[in-house]
Amino acid sequence: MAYNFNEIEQKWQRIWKENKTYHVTEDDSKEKYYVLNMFPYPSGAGLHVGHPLGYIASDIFARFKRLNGYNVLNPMGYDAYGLPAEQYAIQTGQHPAITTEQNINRYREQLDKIGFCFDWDREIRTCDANYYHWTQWTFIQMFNSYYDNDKKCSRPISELIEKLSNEGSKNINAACTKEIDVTAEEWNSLSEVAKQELLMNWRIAFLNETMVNWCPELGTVLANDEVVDGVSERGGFPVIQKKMKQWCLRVSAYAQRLLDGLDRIDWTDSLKETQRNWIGRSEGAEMQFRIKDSDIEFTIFTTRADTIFGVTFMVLAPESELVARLTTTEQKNAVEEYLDRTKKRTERERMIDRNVTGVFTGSYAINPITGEEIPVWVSDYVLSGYGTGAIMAVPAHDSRDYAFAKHFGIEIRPLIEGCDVSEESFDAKEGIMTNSPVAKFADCKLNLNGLTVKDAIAKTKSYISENKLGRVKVNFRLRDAIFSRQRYWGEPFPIYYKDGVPYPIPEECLPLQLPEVEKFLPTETGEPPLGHAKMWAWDEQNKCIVSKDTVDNKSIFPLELNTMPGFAGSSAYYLRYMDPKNDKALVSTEADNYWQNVDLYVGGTEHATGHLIYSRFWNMFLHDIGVSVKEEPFQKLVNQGMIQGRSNFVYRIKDTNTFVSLNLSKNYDVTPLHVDVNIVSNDILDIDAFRAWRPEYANAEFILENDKYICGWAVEKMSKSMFNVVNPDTIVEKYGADTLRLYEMFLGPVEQSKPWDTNGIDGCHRFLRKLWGMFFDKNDNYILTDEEPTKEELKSLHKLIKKTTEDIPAFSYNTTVSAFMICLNELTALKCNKKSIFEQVVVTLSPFAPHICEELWEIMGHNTTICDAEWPLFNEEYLKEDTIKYTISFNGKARFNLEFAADATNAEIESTVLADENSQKYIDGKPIKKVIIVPKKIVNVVI
RNA sequence: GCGCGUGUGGCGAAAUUGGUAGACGCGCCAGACUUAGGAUCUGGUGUUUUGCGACGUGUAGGUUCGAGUCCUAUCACGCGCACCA
Repeated sequence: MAYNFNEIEQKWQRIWKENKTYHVTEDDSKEKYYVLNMFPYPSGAGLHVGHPLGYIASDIFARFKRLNGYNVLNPMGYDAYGLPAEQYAIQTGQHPAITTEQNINRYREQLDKIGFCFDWDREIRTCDANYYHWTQWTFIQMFNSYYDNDKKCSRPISELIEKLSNEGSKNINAACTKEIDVTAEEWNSLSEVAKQELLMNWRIAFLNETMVNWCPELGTVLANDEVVDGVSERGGFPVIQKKMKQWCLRVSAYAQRLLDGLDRIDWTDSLKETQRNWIGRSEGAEMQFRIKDSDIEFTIFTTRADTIFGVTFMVLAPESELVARLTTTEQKNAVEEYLDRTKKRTERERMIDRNVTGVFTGSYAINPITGEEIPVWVSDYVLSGYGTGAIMAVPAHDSRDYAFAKHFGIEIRPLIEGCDVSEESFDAKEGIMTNSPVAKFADCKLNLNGLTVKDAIAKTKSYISENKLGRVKVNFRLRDAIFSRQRYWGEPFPIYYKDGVPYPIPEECLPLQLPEVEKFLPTETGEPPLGHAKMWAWDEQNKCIVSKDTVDNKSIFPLELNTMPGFAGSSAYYLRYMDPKNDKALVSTEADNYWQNVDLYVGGTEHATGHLIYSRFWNMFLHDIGVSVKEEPFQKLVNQGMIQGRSNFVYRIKDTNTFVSLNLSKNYDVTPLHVDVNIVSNDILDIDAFRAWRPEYANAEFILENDKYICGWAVEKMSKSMFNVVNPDTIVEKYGADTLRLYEMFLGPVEQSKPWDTNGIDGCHRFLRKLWGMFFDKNDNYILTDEEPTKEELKSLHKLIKKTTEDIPAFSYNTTVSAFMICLNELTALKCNKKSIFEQVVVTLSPFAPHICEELWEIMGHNTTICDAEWPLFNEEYLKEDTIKYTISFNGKARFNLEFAADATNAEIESTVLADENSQKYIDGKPIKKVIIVPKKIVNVVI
């Protein structure tokens, strides 16, 4: 009987679907295990072979855990809101909901063919109103919360309001946009509008006028992680800086917790490091500098408080409001001209052009320690968004300050003994302090001379806090997330505006459904696309959506026109899978308590500073308000590598229609041309298919080697234009899903990026065919017997069980596949036909190749699915050797082998080796210094 | 510039705490069965040497009885952050 994979795979996929084999429910009698893949954005191009890599890896893990008795949640869904569908809608008028639906159906069809054990009853789509109900709900909770720095968690804004009205802001230690000082009397006398405006300063979800990354081509703002090298991540359009009023999420309040949490989760070091980088914690000090002949004081941030004696100038960011106040009349023109010039430069231009620019304000600051007068400059190398937007410049020990000082001829004063600053600054935080202070300030109270840099920093910090010159401060690079998008295809904000002040719509009125619009473009007045929606106003009294035309009625107000960004829907979807149909809560307490958090999360590393930060923040917030039981959403994370394309080339002799095979091509003047990889097999071109591929090749001539046309190849990104896209469907059709699954795992470590290369796929397919063949004789008769297996057969089996049991949890799938091949080779050599052996082989193989294993399981007479089998335990007894071969080496060289009984003692081995004739030859009368016996491996005689 | 990671046959890759480097697969070579084979099966396959052997994990050192693995330096490639004070 031939291995008819197409028939077998369709049969079992149908049975799994009909019987809901992979449907899970909460079950207290079993331990839970939650496996999750980053859900895909359903693009129009469909899946290519790279996409399923992570899904297969986690599917294997899910099946393995299930066989080990766990109740496994392995859901799948779609990140359905996104720019491509909307761009397509703008071009074609096709509603994004329709395109998205079509793409999802295509994805589903492709996914189904690979045989995943997803529980499709739990499918979610971020664009479903039942789903975004809870995205909107969470947003309202964020709007109604503030971050208490003392309790280190989010609290209801009502608590803050109570404090403000009772004691004012003096005892409030909360994350805020800027420090606000208000007494209880002042607060209580404020109007409702003024109070609401002030509260924005503390809310977790808040409106703020900020500099944003504006992408004119896309007509929307983008988050920092959506901008790469100054252009948009999607589309590659230029991005400029623009000031706009936007919804923001106070992610920065959670910076320390996001950092600390990394120590408690099982992610790769490199990914944690990337996040630490992005969060960018730096410990330092804030210091106040007074301006000479003025009562103006300003604050700078530095991590090098020890270099205070080397400050020879100060720099303000061009955007700093201090610039105007510090500019003297003489310098006014020069400064304004400079500000004009920098404003015109985009972020990208500033990044490319790093020429030193700057202008003197005319003011002098006073060094708080020495009293020295220091000129204050303006330069765009200082960023307004980090620290205080002002720095003390120490050219001797900071390369940027150094470049500035050299350019403008400012003094460079070295502070480290023996450092040479004639060519470049000495940035390292090491060495012994000198010139701190220089002789002319020798009578000042602080003296750092002779201290190490580390001690000097500590001493300066305590000096400035004791003398109230500043304070110790921790700064983060992590910024608040900008949460508004001027787009149609996203979650609407559940917000309406009364007197220009935003209010959330009542929770019982959620979801606020995305309205229909005539056009997906901005309106003539520059409003976002939702400005076109007619039914888009809120009736406060009747609690319902009404037409915009009725806004002048006293209880009817305009609704927010922005929509939420892509990461809104993907930030808590793992919670929703636990209880996807719940219409009373995001997730029920029971489901949340049972499933807790994701045990294993699999996805690409490209989300390191986007989704994986946002969802950790989002989950921490939900944890604070009692919705999510765990603080960290993803306990273990595995990054699957990217699968690159492997392009093939043909070589056309210039000005002809003749193509020459790879190894002969160097003899001709040729042009390499991409050729569709689907008409190339093992780098051999299918000539007929090539002639049929394009009309201009119909009459192509070929110069062959060994009667074959060999193509060249290169590793490139998988894309349509390189003709190297391999569709999983074509592989499934040709080899079957089981072969595809096995081969993707066999290709190399899951975490590693690698080119897709079908050259080895036959090996995996051959393995499955061989396994199938073991069950039948030449006449297709089933030949397995119930006889007792031999010792060798059991040994081979248990080696396999041991290897798979240990390697699957370690994600070492490529070696696991090898282990199956080794085991099968051994069983073939032993001519094994024992049912009890193959039963267990098939169970261990079933996570990798579920369809064939189900079929063989059935053929062996089982009437339950193999998913309900039990993972076999290995027995060390079978693995024990009677005798062990030792390699005898002399000074680590010249070896031969001796066999000993497995239970021989070291003393026995030693005496036997020393008495051995062969050994005598090597020892040759030389004195023996020692004999080293490595258990089960080696005896090394040191002479 | 700073941080992280990776370098092993013709190719994808294995290698427990330092313990016979190259498992397994591809490819290649030879043989068997075949009218035929891009089918199947068997054997071989790091380099060098007729052979014994010698040499081999980017390069150069070091520690060790013994190093792909540990240490130092260096080169190459990949990734992340990047006027973050």
